[in-house]
Amino acid sequence: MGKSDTATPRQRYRAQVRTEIKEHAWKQIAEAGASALSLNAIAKQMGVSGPALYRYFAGRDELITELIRDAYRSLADAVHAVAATGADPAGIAHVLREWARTDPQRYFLIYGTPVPGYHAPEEITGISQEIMADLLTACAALEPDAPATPFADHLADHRDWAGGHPAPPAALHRVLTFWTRLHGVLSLELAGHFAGMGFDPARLYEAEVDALRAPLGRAPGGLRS
Amino acid sequence: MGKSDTATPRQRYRAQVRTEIKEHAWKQIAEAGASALSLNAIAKQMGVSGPALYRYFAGRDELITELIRDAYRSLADAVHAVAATGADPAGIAHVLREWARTDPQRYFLIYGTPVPGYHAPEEITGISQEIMADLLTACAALEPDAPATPFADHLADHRDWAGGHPAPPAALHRVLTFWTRLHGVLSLELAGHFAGMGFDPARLYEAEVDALRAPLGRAPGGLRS
DNA sequence: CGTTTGCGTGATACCTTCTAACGAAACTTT
DNA sequence: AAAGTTTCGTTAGAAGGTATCACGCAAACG
Repeated sequence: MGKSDTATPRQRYRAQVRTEIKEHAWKQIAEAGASALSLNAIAKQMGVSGPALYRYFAGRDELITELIRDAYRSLADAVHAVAATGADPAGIAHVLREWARTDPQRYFLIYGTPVPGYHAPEEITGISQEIMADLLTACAALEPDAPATPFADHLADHRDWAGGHPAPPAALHRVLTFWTRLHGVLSLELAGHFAGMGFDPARLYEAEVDALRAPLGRAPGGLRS
Repeated sequence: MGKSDTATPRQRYRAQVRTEIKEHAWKQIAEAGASALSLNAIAKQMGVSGPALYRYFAGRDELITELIRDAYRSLADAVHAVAATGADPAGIAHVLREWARTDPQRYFLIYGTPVPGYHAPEEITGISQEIMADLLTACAALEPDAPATPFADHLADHRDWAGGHPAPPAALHRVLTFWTRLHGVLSLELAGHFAGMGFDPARLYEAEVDALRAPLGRAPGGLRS
């Protein structure tokens, strides 16, 4: 299956060990977070000596970078799978929550506390734009002639990040709002900030998904003017 | 001034060294994040031996816990200072953003990636409720007779976290939305996820603050029914 | 079947947190 | 003021982490 047939035995072995290392890494991350990831512990679990892993990853940082890349890839695939069925933003939102709750630490690897000085490789920003493209398509289809908000006007002049996607400014605004609002609920929920509060986070998430169906500007019945 | 006069010299000295340690800790956190905080490095900067710090903090965890507590305290004070002037939620939102941008790592210490297994001490949940109380008062005053949303009905049965505050269910919903939406924009901005995108994060934040003025339910002009 | 390539090892250097034992300084009590 | 007690800072060391190095050996290749 795939290109593993054409590769040399050395390459096949190398790839297999690399994925095995990453599997153990994910297990550690899920249990104790990314900060507790230890090459030494992985080596011990695999029954090999510590320095052996340096044949496969230049160091802890490269391993984590690879894990981040895989996490982005997984999220992009999950989003694209549902977007390809013609799902609306609400459908994507539910897939996003499922994906995040499957492995909270994987979500935090992408959207969690950044390490000062770390810069994502070019490849990752590419995957990020894949996700944006699916979101833009879904949001543009939802309400083709939504009224342009003041912020949407600002976005009309700063739409480089959309990568040439033909979505109208209102859709750009909606995508960013989709992203920030759902991330707001999700990250606080996964971080346990709602823990002792009693209410059901799923309903708050649902309320925000519902709100995203409404037009984004100041609502007509709103306060002041 | 204060109680430092009544304390014994030993207690005064101890408190002074503790705050000095914490100042160096904040400097390190601001520069390299909480994960890079090193007791040894602090000791070196203070011109003192490593284990000396253990006279003042039981360990790295206790120091970080104390920093988290101070961060919460600082945020609660900032919010309360502006809330006491009768500011509306938008005013609090601006103070929140100022506070967060002053020291992003301090914000992430509170709302960033959680360490699995860590549980916040009782005192911190108390400070958290102080903030909630100010938010509830501001939101309840904004729109006293806002229509109750489905989620607000759910909150009416789960309002323990409000700590007996007399705010109506619609205000409870508004407070949670205030929290999650602003955190969504802020955390992504501070984490640098908007970095190469070109638009102005302040305007997105402002757009969300504006949206919080509108009623929370499905807007009348919304899609589907 | 020889050569080459690459893998895993132990030794080593340098970090980290944290404990233990000791000497000195400072505060308290007599 | 002198003696006693508490507390502080030190050095030494254990345990564990990242990462580099030289070495031996086995597997792949020609």
